Amino acid sequence: MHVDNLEVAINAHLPDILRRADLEKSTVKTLQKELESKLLMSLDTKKNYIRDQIEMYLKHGARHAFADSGEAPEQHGGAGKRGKAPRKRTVEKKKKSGRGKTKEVQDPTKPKGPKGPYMCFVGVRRPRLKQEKPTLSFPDISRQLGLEWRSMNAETKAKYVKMSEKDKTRYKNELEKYVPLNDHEMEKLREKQRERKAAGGLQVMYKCSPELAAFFNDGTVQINRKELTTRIWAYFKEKGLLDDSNRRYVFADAKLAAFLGMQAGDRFLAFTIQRFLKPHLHPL
DNA sequence: CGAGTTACGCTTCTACTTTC
DNA sequence: GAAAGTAGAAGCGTAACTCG
Repeated sequence: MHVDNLEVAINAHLPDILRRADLEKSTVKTLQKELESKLLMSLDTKKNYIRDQIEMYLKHGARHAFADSGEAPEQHGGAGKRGKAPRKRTVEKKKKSGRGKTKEVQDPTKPKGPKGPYMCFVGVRRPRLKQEKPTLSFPDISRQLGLEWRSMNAETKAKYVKMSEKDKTRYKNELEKYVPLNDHEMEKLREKQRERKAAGGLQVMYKCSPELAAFFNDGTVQINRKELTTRIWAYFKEKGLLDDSNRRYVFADAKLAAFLGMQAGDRFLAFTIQRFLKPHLHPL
């Protein structure tokens, strides 16, 4: 892979900048700015490269990121999609916004922030572009919009600057009227969020197939997954179907075999019971 | 105590762009 | 970091129980 002089220059300065930088506060952009002041030139065309280098540095330390061989790291240069450093977030990974952690409830009545000129442009242009070229993916359209924006003359841009000014006023007005929700109301929102979570997949009620209803033989015609699992395991134990040599396995008795589509005496991994039960649960 | 298994609805994140 | 747009991927939550 070819490395141009610019990249060599970046490699020469970036390690030092990174060592001194406060990574809690720095962003790729602030680091790029610092580089630019060192090299006395714009590095806009190299921002992806810089981002990749910073990411390598954070991951593996300076040695890997700035290999002196003059060879660019493999990740850079081309279609590689994985492992990109975040564009605008602080360079140091955020600690608490991990995946799966439920996001803190936001006040839904809080005014949306003011849109800049570019966002106004995107708002107008994106739906049209999508209609013109329905096959373009979301990122494709974003790229195209960036391209159009950069090549737009000041006259056309002025329209969106005006829109942005208007939105600023909108924001100001809304902010003046805005009354933040009190603690009680916020707590109500949090409670709602918890409820939604608790009502997740396993709580959903299903209609039992006739075979499953016959298996229960107690008038049960609706059940959720949680209850079903409990009852099936109770049945395994009640009838002594668990394999004593490995109690993760179960032997089907005639009754089970009949509606699970196996032979009496078949041995199966108890955990996989869900797979056999699936055909017997019908959405309400 | 964690891994291993199953289902699937819900939530969160990612992809990308620029501006303020 | 939030603002717009959205499809699709990934992760969580849960029950059950055993084994290393």
